[in-house]
Amino acid sequence: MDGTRWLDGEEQQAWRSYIRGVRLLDEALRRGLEEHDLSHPEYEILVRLSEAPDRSLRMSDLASDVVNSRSRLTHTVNRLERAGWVRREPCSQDGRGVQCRLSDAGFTRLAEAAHTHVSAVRAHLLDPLTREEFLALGASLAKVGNSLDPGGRCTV
Amino acid sequence: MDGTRWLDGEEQQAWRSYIRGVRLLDEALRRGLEEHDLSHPEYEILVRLSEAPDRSLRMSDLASDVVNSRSRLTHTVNRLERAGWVRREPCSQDGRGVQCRLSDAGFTRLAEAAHTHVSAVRAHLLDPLTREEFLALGASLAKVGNSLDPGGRCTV
DNA sequence: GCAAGGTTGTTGAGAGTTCAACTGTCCTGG
DNA sequence: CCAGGACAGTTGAACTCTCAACAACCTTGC
Repeated sequence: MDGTRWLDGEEQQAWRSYIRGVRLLDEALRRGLEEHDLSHPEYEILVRLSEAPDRSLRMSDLASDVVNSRSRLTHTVNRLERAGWVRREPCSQDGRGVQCRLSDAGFTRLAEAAHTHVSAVRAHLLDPLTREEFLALGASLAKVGNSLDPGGRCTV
Repeated sequence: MDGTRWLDGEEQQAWRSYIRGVRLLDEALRRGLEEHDLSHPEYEILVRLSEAPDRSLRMSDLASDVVNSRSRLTHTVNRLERAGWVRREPCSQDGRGVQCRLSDAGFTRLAEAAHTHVSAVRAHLLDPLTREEFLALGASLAKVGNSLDPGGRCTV
């Protein structure tokens, strides 16, 4: 008895298209950002910080926002701090905590990178699809994400 | 004048759901495969080989099948060969070429891993969606992939 | 034939990621 | 008030990926 339910032909094809599309898109966006000396994870961190009050977030809040492990975030923030885009500050509320703050230089860098990045997202993801298709894509992946991490507090 | 067309609210939300969903799914599948000592890229390579005539493919064909750079494929195949799942053979047609062949041990390993992997794909991606949603997701990402790499020969 | 240029695959260094172990701080029950 | 456990963040080693440089081979045009 083989209890595994395999994918039928259409499902198989859809799954492979998914893998391929995601991989190619990721690659394209990576290339777009590297002109600005940013990786995609780094870029997302800067975005989240730029939207936060005071442009500053606790490390673990930041980690869960961008779905990173805390370890990975530490390493990435080290690089961003070395580059001067970000500063670490002690957290007044909690002696264990660390606030990560976007520097002015980081904000400027982000603003520069955002133009090319958004254009790339549009060109490679939005333009090939109708608006409805794109919104449906987002809605489906939202379901997937929520089923994997209902509270949105997962740090991977 | 700012020529960049930014994303509107709904688009923004869809884009973030996309990133989050993809990241969480990837993570979940990675954890599923690691019980079998395989990474997702390694698994895909074994799948492609298992479907090829003679369970054997040229390195560059394999690279484009799984959307890997040739360099990356070389490194990954090194690991697979070290583990004994795969063997390299000279290519009779082309002195530059290398055939990569799935070993019996590799086939067995793949068969074991496939059960848990397919179950994980089903549980995390298919089950949260209706069949229509899932097929639409595949179709959309197929468009995205084809627009980025029309011929399907891209090796990244 | 054979030189020039393209293709195939590998290499090694550097950048990025993961995991487990660790430090230091907070919280709770007795 | 303090012991035990939970939580926040960091570290370093092992591993993976990227990029540029390279060696080997094929192909084309003369």
